Amino acid sequence: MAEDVFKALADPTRRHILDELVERGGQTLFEICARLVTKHGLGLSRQAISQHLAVLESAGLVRTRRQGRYKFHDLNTEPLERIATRWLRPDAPESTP
Amino acid sequence: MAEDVFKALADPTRRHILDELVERGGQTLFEICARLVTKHGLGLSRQAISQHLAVLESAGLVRTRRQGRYKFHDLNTEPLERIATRWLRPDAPESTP
DNA sequence: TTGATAGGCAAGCTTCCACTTGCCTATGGT
DNA sequence: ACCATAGGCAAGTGGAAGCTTGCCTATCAA
Repeated sequence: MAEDVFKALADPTRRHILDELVERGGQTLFEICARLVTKHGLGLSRQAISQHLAVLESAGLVRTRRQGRYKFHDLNTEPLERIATRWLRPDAPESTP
Repeated sequence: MAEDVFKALADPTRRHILDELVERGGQTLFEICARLVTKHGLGLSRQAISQHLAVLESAGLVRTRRQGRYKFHDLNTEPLERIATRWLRPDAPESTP
């Protein structure tokens, strides 16, 4: 849903996660936690990041794949490619609520 | 500044306001209120819309001009043109001014 | 001047969101 | 088997966001 994409992008922590995944795909939850601390100075709990990842995944911005006890996260830019052009083309046949 | 753009776009009512301003620029607050009711079925108070417009304006998405007792609102798409390309690859088929 | 229109300011309420805490399951190494 | 690692579930909390209500100012027409 495009609705969820906007809400997912509203939080600065989630945008930092996307920045991290764009720089290096296929990271686990613990890797993302560690990199958010060292590179962005964000000292959040593991659960907080996990919940943020759940929001990003349900918005379609993050794809996950399980492998053993690891869960790898990858960025999916496909939902991003439409949302910004919604108000940029006045003559586009837009009908999304 | 870009932080405020994401937060401004997070609310569905504000996105409907942008839809309205893209369709017809230079509307007053009362016009926007009326059109949100008749076209989108949103029954909100005048103050609610006014506060939404303030958020959009402080995010740079709406420009206002006073004329007598009227205050006209216009869309400014300039902040939108960068936010979506933030996580897109450099080879994305997007116009980069 | 009077009254109607267009808009603003501020307090209060309610719901939602981000975050934490504690406990749980599952996988893998030794 | 044991234990550390990787992750999930659920309840609880603080604060921000959205909306309303009431009152106020400013502009224009009669």
